[in-house]
Amino acid sequence: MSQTVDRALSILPLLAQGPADLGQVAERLGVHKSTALRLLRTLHEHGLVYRQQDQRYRLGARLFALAQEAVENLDVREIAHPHLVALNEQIGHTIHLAVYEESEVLYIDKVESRYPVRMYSRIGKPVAITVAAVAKLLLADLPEAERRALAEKLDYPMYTSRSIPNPAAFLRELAVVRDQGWATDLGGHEESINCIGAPIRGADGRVVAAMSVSAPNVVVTAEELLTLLPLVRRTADAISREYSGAVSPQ
Amino acid sequence: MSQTVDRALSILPLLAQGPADLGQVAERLGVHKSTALRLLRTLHEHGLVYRQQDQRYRLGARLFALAQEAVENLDVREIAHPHLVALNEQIGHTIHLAVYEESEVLYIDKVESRYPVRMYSRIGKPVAITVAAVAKLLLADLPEAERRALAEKLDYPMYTSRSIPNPAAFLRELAVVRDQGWATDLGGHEESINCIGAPIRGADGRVVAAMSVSAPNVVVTAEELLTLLPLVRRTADAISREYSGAVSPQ
DNA sequence: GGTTGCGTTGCATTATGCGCAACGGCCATT
DNA sequence: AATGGCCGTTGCGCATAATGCAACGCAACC
Repeated sequence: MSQTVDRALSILPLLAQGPADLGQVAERLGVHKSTALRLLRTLHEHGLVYRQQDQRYRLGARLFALAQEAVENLDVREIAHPHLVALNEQIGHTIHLAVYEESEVLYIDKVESRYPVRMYSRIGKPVAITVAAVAKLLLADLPEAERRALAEKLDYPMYTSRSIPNPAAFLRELAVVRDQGWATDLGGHEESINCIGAPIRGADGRVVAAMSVSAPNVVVTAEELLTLLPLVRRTADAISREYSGAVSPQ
Repeated sequence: MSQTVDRALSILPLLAQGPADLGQVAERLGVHKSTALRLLRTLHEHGLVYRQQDQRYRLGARLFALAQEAVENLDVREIAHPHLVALNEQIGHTIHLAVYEESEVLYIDKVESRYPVRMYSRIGKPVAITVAAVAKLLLADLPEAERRALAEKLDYPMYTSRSIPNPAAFLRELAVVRDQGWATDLGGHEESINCIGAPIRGADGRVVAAMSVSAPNVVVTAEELLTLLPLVRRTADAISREYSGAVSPQ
């Protein structure tokens, strides 16, 4: 809508691929060098872009600050965190919390066995949206039309032989997940890792986030992991209640 | 330099403090609502801003993607990582890697005891720049003028009784660090945690990054930790050599 | 020492972003 | 159910502010 801003913001993904000099930026934007210079300077003033010694530009530190503060302010995350830690102390496995946003699934919290650190290591990376338990839970709740459209446009990489191969199979899986109210990923992303997940719902019943428990085959079998399902669902429900309560008290 | 872009980018830190509606954004920017709307729409198209159900805006997921890709592309990090992991396997303690950028110190990698995860948990958060070993190493290498200016404008929070209290003490500490070529933080940030760190240098001898080893008192005393110093410095030097080599081969 | 390639600056043109005012939908209030 | 207020949205004319050009300065390289 705003040409100037649009051009400026287009520089960011461009630099995400690696540092570039003024000429390259101008060329890839399709504008004059002086224009690119002005945009880069503005981005620089805001710390989104950094100029290294060789004069080339790359993404700046403020970007991390923003991403950090953004994740800190997600209220689901804040409410869920103590529950996730508590669950982790009981069962010890890795626990993820994820949300859906504009065709992407995003991890926003993680609790590691006996070590309660918030780790954003996967944030931003393309999540295995076609196989991850949390992704299934989040997508299963989308409106019919949006779900179909998204399923069609996704890629279906075969991480393992058990990965979901195509839109039809994916939509079928989503239907199952939607009906049963929980989801699994049994070796669909990495052969030896299984996950079980449950949805977190807002006051209106819509799925606002999803949590999952992951464990390698060598520690617990898929069957053993499934015995934890009631516990996981109870935790998810507890978070849902608290989250709903916060939005419209009582 | 570019008014439109400047205004648009000013929205990001504003939203970092929490979601806001159109009116609030317009007011805090000092522009008409229609102007704010156009800027927000442009930010939205680029995924930097997300519109939640209650119509309020908050920071968007693409921000994480950018931050993630940015950190992936830091070549020091890439080169250092295997060295850090190797060192971790020897000594087991937590290892940090940090860089300096425009008055900020930024963790860009971390290796946790026996668990080699990249954790960006602290990224963006105000690092304890006046006490952290890595910060001392990075600031000690700044040009005299910049170092003094920075020291003056910093805050000196007293995390513990051993925290560095003021610019004069800080500059003295930096001089020591600069001369000896390594740094410590003995309970200056958290009473029970000690760190030792060493600088990583580019081909021109300038400090491009710093690494540190952290361990709680209860595991090893400060004296025992210091016995690891030669090992840490050797690792840092190995990274320096490889990094220099990559920039100007041989 | 000339030449090429890069970033930078000043300037005239006009496209482009601006604020205004009016519209429309939603919720709350009576 | 009707009404008033609030907030997001739209279209438009005006003037600002962003654009591209051309010339400059500075290195590095031949």
